[in-house]
Amino acid sequence: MRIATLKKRCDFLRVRAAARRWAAPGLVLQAAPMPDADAEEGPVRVGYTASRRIGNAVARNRAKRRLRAAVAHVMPASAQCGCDYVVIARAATLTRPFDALIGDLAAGLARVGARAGDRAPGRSRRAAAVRSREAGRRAGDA
RNA sequence: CCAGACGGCCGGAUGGCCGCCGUCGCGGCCCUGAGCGCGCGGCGGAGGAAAGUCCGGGCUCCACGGAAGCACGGAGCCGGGUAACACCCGGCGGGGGCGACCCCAGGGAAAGUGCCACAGAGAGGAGACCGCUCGCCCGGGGCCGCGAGGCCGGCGAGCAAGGGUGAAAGGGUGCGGUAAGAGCGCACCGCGCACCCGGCAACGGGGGCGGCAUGGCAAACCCCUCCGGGAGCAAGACCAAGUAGGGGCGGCGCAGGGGCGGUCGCAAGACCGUUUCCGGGUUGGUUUCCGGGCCUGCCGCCCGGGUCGGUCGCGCGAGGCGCCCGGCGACGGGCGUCCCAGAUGAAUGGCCAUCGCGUGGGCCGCAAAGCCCGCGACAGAACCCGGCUUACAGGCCGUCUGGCGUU
RNA sequence: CGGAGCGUGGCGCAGCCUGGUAGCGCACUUGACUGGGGGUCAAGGGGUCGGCGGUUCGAAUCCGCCCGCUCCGA
Repeated sequence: MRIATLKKRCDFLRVRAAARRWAAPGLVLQAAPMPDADAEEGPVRVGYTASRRIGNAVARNRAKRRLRAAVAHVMPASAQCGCDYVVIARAATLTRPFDALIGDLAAGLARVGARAGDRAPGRSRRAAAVRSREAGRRAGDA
C-alpha cells in the first residue's frame, strides 16, 4: 500500500466537509472517500494539520512529525484504500506517550473506516468488504 | 573563601532498529521523458539567536538626464574601521559607583516662533507680599519714659540681604563696602571673548580681558550639516499546458478568402479579371466631405478569460578553519587548507539502551557517599550577507576589583 | 514579503496631535418616589491608562524596545 501526502488546501476543505471524524486525546482523525478512486487498489492519502493553538513553529512541526511516525506505524496494516485522511494535532499530541498515540490512531481508524461505507448507499459491496476485513483484523489482534 | 565587574565559548555524548530530504553510483520499470511516486549502497543534512523584521548592503526588475530642487523620512561630540550602516573600535565631555567598571539621541536656545500648569509679588530684558534703610509728619500723629530715647502708625524715597512660593527666582561662596544694599569693588569657582601652548580633531591646559549680558525645553515647531529614486526571490527568466483562430478600440494596408464578372467543364472545380456598396450633406458637376457596412492579416492599447504545473534563480560566499605579519583596537594583508542544508502542506524524526551534567523528591531529620524515581532552556533555515534588538536550562575558560582569613 | 491600526473602571468608547484636572454611556452599591417590580430622581464606589526604559520639574499623552490583538496589499 502506498501512502501519499495530502497537499492542497482544497483537499483539506473537501475532507473536512465530507468526513467521518473521530476525536481521541492525542489527535483528531477525519476520513472521506477519494473521488474517482478504485476502492481496492487506490492509494491512501493522508494530510496533517497543526494549528497555531498547538504552539510555535517548533511545536507544530514536532506534532506533525509524531503524527507522521504514528501513521507510518499503523496505516499500512489497517487503512482503507481509496480514502483521504486528515490527522489533526491536539495539545496532548506533544506530551502523550507514543504507544498511546498509536492506540488513538488505530482506534480512530477502526471506527471511522467501519462507518465510511454507510454514508454512500451505492457502495454497499465495498462497505461489506470493509466490515469483513475489520472483523478479521480484530480477530487477529485478539 | 565570599561578593562583584568585564570579555570569550559551549548549547549533552555514544550506539542499535525503523524512517525523512538532497546528492552521487549501480540497478529496476514503463506510456522513452519537464521520465519515475521504485530498490540497494556511499556521502551530506538547522541556530546562537535560524526568531522579531528595526537598520545597512548584495542581487533582480521598473523608472531615469550617472543632474538639481522641493516635499517626506532618517542620521547628529571627534577620529578611525567597513561594501555600507542607526553597527564596531579608540578617544573626548558629562553622570553614577569605595573600586574593577557602567550609563548618556552628546549639533544649534546671543535666527525666529511657542510653552513653563498649580503656587507665588514676580516665570524672562521680571518683580516687591512679609521685609531692610533714610527722611518727613509744619511750635510737633498715637503710646511709654523725668530725660536721652524706644515702640507703633501714615506719607515719600532708596534697596533686594533675609523670609516665603516653586522643578526653576536673572551667576555662586567669602571678604570689603554701604544709611540699607547691589559685580559697587576684590579673591576663588562658573560663564563669555580673543590669544598662546599640546592634540589630526572633539577637547584639555595657561595667563589675560569682560563684570553677568547668555534660565529651561529642540524625544515643541524649527535652523544648520550629511544620507536616501521605487519595488521586492510571490523579484526576475525559461519551458510545458491551455482559453484561442476570444472580445473591444485605434492605426497600417488592400495581400488572401469572400463577393462580382468572364472562359472551360455534365458536375465537383480550375483559370483570368475586378475591389466595392448604401444613406446623407454640398455642388452646375465630381475622383471631395460625413456616417454606416463580410471574414482573415500586421502593429499598439484595453477588457474578459485561463493557469496557479515544472525548471532556473539557489548555494564558491564581503565563506569557514589554521598559521604568520601590521595595528592599542575594530580590522587589514599574506600563505595554507576545506566545500559545509537547500525543503516548498515544507526534510534532522519515532522508539530503545548506556554514560555524563544540573536539579526536585524518596531511602534518610547529623553529614558525606551511594541507590531508586522524575524533569531538562529559548527555539526550526525558506534568496544571501553585515549588524541591532529580544528570548534562553545549565555549564566552561580567562582577566580584573573590593572585603575577610593565613603566612 | 510589505504596510496600517488598536490596547484607558466589569463592557463599549472619549481624552493623546497641542504634556500638568483621567471623562461619557451602560452596568454596580445605597437612598427616595411605588403595596411590590419596572422606571425616574439623588448620592456614591471602582481605573498598574498593555509592559519596561528614556526625555521633561512633570508622561495616558513625546521617543525607543518588547507583548498581545485586528485588518489590508502581493
